[in-house]
Amino acid sequence: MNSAKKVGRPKKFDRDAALMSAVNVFWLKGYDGASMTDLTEAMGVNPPSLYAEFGDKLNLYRLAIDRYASNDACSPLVAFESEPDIEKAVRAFMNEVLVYATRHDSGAKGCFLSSSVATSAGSVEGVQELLKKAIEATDRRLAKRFDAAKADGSLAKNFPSLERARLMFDLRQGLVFRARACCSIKSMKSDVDKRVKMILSEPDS
Amino acid sequence: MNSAKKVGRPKKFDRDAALMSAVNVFWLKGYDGASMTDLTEAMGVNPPSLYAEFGDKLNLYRLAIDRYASNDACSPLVAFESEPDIEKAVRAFMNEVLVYATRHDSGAKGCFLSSSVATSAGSVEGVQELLKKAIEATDRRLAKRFDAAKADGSLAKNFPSLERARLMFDLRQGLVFRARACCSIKSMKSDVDKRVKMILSEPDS
DNA sequence: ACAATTATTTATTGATTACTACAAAATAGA
DNA sequence: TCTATTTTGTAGTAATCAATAAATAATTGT
Repeated sequence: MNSAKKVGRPKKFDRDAALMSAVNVFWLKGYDGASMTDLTEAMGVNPPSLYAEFGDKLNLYRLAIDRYASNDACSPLVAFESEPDIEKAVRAFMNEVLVYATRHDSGAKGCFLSSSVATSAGSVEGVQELLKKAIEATDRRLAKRFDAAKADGSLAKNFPSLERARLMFDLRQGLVFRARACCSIKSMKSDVDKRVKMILSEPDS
Repeated sequence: MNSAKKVGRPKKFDRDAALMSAVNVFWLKGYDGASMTDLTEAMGVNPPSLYAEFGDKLNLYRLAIDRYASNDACSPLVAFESEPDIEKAVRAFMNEVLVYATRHDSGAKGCFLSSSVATSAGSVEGVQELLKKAIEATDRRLAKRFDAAKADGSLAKNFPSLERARLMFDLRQGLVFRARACCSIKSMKSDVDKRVKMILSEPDS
């Protein structure tokens, strides 16, 4: 049983909430920029408890990435999946990306995966594989929504779901990047309409 | 005079070459990940000389960004500008992005600006402005090539140069991101054809 | 040749880093 | 109440960090 009371002094912190706090710290400061002091303070866990529960810093980072990636509440994705009309769904996705990229609660901008994780992919061991899996999972998740639209007749039978899913994802990266540099949200918004049409355009021949 | 001989012991290092070495170190390790020891060793400059010439670490980082951004030899851009046929030019750009993103000499992948610099934009002072300027400069540079194609009749008069320039740039970001995660170059290449056509497609009405 | 100037080299600074020993505190079962 | 077990809080560890002090070496101008 999971809820069975265990012998010994009970833990003071909630594992999942602490991990989410770690995500925020890494998000805001990056892997190298986040010190164990930053982490212990934000998580409300003293160093010895942290090491006992999550291992060393690198392991905590990997667990934080997993925690973030397995969280299917990423707002642009949710917006895309929950809107029945496919055109409105794509538009909702793009708009939500802008909001997500420019106004994030923790102060961090963009996407955890595409900013700090992408940067550390080359230097921090094991991160690259986690990142690749997260990208592929997102591609598939986007494609699935297109497939559903094909099934109900909203999209042509020969609509290339996966290709357009990748397109959508890549466009998203560009917006996130621009948001990081504080490009005006207005200039980005002006492109949304045309990009939605591109994503949904009929495949040639 | 710039070449006038100065009094005192001559410098052992070439300022520009040393800065370029600094770029490579920051590129590979990020701002926080790069230690002064890493930098002094790669640059071939002892700490006191480095501080005298470039100031502290943060100032060196800003100078490195400037050095990188003002280098107009970025291969995808050059490929795009030097190919006379506009369709081939766009294709050359995309292909070069893939090469640039997946095989970089220093071991770093992607683009210095879009990886390490973008990550530090939120936390390292003054970086955000430099990044924004670099993005806008690139947008304009891409748009200029489209304008030239409009002038010689290769593109329609109402072709939205700046909008498509931003599109091209954003698609680039997606590819760079995927390359960081070591997505297969093959899967990325398969999309290039269709994306070239999208970038050059006639604007509707 | 000699002073003035500038850069180099070596060695080191205090601060911060990731990480841990140790003992007190809090639980469960007897 | 007593023992066994687990976590907590305090106070550290050695190593590394960014940045510097002081002495030496190499150049120019006179």
